[in-house]
Amino acid sequence: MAVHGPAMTDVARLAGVSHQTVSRVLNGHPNVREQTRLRVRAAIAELGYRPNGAARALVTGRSQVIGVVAQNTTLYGPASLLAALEQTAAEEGFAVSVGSVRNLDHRSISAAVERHLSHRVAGIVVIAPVESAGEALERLPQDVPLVTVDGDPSRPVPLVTVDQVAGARAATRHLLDAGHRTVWHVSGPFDWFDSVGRIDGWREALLAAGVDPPPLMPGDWSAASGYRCGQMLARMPEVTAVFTANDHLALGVLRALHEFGRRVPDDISVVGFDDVPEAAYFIPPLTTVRPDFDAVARASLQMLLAQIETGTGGAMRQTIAPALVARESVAPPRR
Amino acid sequence: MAVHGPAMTDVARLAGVSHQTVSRVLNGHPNVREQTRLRVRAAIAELGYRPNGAARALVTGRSQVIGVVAQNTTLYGPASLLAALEQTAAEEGFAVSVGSVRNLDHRSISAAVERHLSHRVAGIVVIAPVESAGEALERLPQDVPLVTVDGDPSRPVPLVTVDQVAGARAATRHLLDAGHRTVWHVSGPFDWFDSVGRIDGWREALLAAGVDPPPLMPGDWSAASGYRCGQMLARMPEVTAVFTANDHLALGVLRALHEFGRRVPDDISVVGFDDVPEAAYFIPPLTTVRPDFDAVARASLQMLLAQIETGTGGAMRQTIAPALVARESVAPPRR
DNA sequence: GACGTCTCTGTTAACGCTAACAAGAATCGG
DNA sequence: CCGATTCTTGTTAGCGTTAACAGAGACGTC
Repeated sequence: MAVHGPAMTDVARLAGVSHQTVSRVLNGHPNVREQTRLRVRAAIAELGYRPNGAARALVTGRSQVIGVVAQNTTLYGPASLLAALEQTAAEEGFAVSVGSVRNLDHRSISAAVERHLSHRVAGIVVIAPVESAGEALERLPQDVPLVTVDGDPSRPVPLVTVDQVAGARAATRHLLDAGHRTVWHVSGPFDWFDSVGRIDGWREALLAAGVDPPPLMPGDWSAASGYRCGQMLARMPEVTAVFTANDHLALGVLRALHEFGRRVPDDISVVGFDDVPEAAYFIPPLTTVRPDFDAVARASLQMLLAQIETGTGGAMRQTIAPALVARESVAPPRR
Repeated sequence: MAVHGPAMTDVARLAGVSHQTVSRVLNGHPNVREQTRLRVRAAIAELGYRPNGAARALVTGRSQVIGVVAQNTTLYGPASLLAALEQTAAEEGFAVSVGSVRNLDHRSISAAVERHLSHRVAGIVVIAPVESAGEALERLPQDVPLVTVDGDPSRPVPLVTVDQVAGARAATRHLLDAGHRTVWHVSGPFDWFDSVGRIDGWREALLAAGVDPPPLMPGDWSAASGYRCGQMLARMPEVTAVFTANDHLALGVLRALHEFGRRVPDDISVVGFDDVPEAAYFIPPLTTVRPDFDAVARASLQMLLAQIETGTGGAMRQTIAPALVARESVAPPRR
């Protein structure tokens, strides 16, 4: 096993040139005679030669690999992001190496980044939606291209983020516009920036409408916690509109309301966040906010490549606006 | 930017030894005096030295990276598998490089594998649940450690797979045991082995009970297709029990049944497959079959590492049994 | 026709590490 | 206390690639 494939010299010998000429053909160097180029290409094809990335990385000091640090790649958001990132990176000729971590604390993040650095990745994308991750990033070596996704807006690190505030504002406005007097909110965990942003947007929209925000119901992204909050909401007759921080929470809320005989949207309207593919098939189909994960992935990769090429650090920042997707879970209050 | 970190020689100089001794310390070679080992470790720590994976890969011919080829890492199954794989690999000191592909055809798979090979990955895990992927794998270079997950059982390739047949049989049996005369099935796409296995298991269980299988309703994993099938099922008064090939299909079916006023489980019982985290919060909570993704990941990695270490190819094979999770979507027929 | 200036190709030297060998110091049996 | 083993360390030679330089023709210009 492990019969090593042909190396550049083998190709060179077959094509009757020096290995350096082969290298030039491979890297698209201009000054190679067309005829030579073809001979080399033929030799490459004949031998099934594949350049050795390790050797290249060694001499150039950079591999064609981008490291991604993420927490829970099972959740819909992170998973979509990762997939989109991988697609985009592949188009640019980069491979993606995942370093998922159990916790987004300083130690875990640093360890994951270390692992990536020791493989000499060209750059790192950190999907770091929580507070504690921020600190970890500040202590990192300054000389590696790095982009944060959904990270801490208050830190001077290149950042691409979904506009949580705008999305939450749109969701809340949508409910207010339908005629609801106020909107309740089932939030995500407080140490997630996504949660905080969505809470802010919800609060802003209410205040802008002259409404005093009702108490927050804290959840943890899971349908289970949505269900628990839903049980409380169902028992409060004055509740007519709920905005949940994601679709899974909404699912839990829907189920609780259903159990208590409160109909959606007749008695209570519900809006989620994320637009998971199943949201259209909840009972009833869920009105929700759809972040554009592809756009986020594209933006972060672009930002990262810019850093890799220019060598500039810079604290760039880009925000992707999400879109409201109206379905049947919202209706005017029955008065 | 890209200020190259210290190399092994720098550590050696600081510790007053040769670079080879540093290498020995790093690789846990036994014959190093304790005192020397400590001096070297101190120097490593002081300089913040990080071994260069590219150099190591170049000289050993193998990197500490495992390549994973998968299709749609947004789906719950593949995403969970990927995450579990990454966790397990990290524990063994391996990084995971993802090469997701849009289609699982010969060209795409080969291209993804090529990319991994050119990075000299230590081994490759292919999550190749469809027919067309099988061919691609047979034409691959023989000298690379490779494991297939949920691949073609009829090909002589190392394979780890969830026991789809057993899972489907259990689901169907569960419905029959509850007293249903027969069980309908909403399947996944026919070119997925997962689908085929689940269809087989369903059919087997019915035949074993002396029941003639009713016509199959073909779906495509999505809630949307489940919804379409559900609309048909809802109109057929004789239908009292449905087994769907995954939970998303079940969600679509539930919604359709709900719209047609057919209650679950009073009028119709439903069983899904996958046990997505939200399944417990469907309306009603979904009885389903839970494959153990962690076990699959562990088994495949173990198999891969065995190949890497021994250099043996061999057509090993391992099957992971799924477990039925009973919830409220199943009840006896009202007769 | 001599002299710069391109264009194309080859030669040599790293990159940072491990493997193979060599050699000095320490230990041990008799 | 000597030769044989064992432990510990150092030296040297690559791994396969790119970068830097050098050289050989071809071409144009004065």
